[in-house]
Amino acid sequence: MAEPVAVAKMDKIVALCKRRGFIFQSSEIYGGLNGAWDYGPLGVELKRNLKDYWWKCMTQLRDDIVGFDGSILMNRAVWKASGHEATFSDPMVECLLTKKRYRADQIEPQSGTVFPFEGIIEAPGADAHEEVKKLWETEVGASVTKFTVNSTSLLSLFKPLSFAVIVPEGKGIESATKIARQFYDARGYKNYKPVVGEKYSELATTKFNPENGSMLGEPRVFNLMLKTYVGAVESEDSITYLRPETAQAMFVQFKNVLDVSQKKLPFGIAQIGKAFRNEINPRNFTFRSREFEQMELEFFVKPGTGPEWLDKWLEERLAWYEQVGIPRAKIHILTVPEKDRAFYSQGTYDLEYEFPFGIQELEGIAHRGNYDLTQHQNASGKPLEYFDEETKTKYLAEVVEPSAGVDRTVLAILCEGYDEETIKDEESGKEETRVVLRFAPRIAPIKAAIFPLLKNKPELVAIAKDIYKTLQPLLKVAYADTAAIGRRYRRMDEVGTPFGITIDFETIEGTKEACTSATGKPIAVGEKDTVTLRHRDSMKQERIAIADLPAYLLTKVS
RNA sequence: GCGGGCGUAGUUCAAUGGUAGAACGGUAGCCUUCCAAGCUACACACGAGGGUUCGAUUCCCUCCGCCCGCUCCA
Repeated sequence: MAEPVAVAKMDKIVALCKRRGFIFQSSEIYGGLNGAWDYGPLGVELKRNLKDYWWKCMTQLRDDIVGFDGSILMNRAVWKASGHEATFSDPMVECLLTKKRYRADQIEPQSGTVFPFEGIIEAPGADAHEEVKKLWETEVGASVTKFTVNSTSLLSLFKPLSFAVIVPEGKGIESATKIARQFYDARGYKNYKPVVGEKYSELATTKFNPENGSMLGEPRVFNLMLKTYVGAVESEDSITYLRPETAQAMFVQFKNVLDVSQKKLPFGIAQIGKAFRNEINPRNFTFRSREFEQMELEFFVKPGTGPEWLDKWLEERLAWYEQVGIPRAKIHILTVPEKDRAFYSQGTYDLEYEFPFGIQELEGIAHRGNYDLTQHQNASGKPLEYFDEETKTKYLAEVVEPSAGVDRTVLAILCEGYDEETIKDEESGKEETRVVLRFAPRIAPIKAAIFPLLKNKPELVAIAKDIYKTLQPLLKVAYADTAAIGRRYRRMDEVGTPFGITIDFETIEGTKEACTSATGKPIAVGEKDTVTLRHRDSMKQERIAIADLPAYLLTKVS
């Protein structure tokens, strides 16, 4: 899956993100925090542009969706009703032989005979730890407080290690010994033996792995929601959770939103916000984080129309990704099979992107039926039904939910945009690498950079600053006058700025050759007040009248 | 959570039981008429804590973080 080349690419992207201020590790000066990331000056612009565009597409360009911003903290009852409290904390058990982990509630009960074993590594004395410690200090000349071997306390190796195997009724100790041998061999135990006379029968036990009969470890609870306390006093009564998804507030407030927005079904509620999950294993840069941001739409439809809306939203969302620079060809549409779907789902599409570290989910589009409204109506005792004026009937709406990960999409955009080009200098023949982020202009953090060709020519600087000030209220622009012009172009390539605007001598002295401007208008010889417009992707340059810049740029970045 | 690998400027890499160098990058100045030019100066690192030692970036332990493979994933 993760080829060395892909790993190298990912490392470069991570380094670029830090170097140019897109993404930093959270709490970095304290050694970081697993699964949390900060967005720097450019990252926050990129992320904000992405969210703003989603928000605009949902709530401004459509008549059938309204916006919403729910709180992160909600009454604990919400999480009981939604099913999160019950299903978002899984007791897991580990097979002691294979180290594989299983959900404790999914272990198949089995019956048979249990053979306990005991193993020891020959103990050198009553207090082995002290002896080894003394030996170590004499031989190595360093003092130690505690020994570990692969995170196992050395001392524990001198304690008898218990193990047990279950075998079906009728099978003997031979098959149990086979498993036990594997167990003890893996741990370097030379001496182990069955506990004499201690075999016993078990009926429908879940303490052993059905696949191999090996004893399972103690169940451990994995809390996938982050627990917190509301109020200054920590008590059982004040427990709630940081929301693991933004969706629930929209379901819970369905009635209020409906009452105030004069909407009829089908209509949607859109929200962008943070969510929190205690991911067991955060990994792949920002991809799997414990704190992350979602863009969620709950689109409520008439009963029975969920499937067709599911397909409509699939198309809508694919088109949207194209508009932010992720081509359709790079998105894999996974029709989630029923056995893999969440229990409430009546149909789910996963939109997956080809990240360097593998094909991974960006967005899930789920037909949740009326599960959520049903749960909250029952739990709260408040009616959440919709009154259909046409048919004069009351019913619970079904919902189709396109739920996108903001951070994941930002990461996909960074991966998709990252490019390295080998450039050959025509004069010297030297080859060099150009790093460029080919962002779609509408989400680029900086839309255009304004450069005076030379900074020690006041007449160029004055015009450049003037253009900068003119454009600044209209769109995010940068001004740079340090270093040679080529270097300034490359710096801007590296952060994905689509346009460079250079004020040169032709700006004040008049154009030397007649040409066609970027807007298509002709530019005559001697025409003043034009500038060089340099394009990020092609590095091509053309001229454009200063007066045409605002309109031209706004068209290109909208 | 398990197994393996790793941790020295922003990046890539050195050196060392006596508190660290370079290149590129960055900042400032000079210079420069369109793609990382040149000159000068400056700033910036041993992930954290503990132990051994006269002295630790170096040896030992622990923790944290990153990468890879499992596992997990509403």
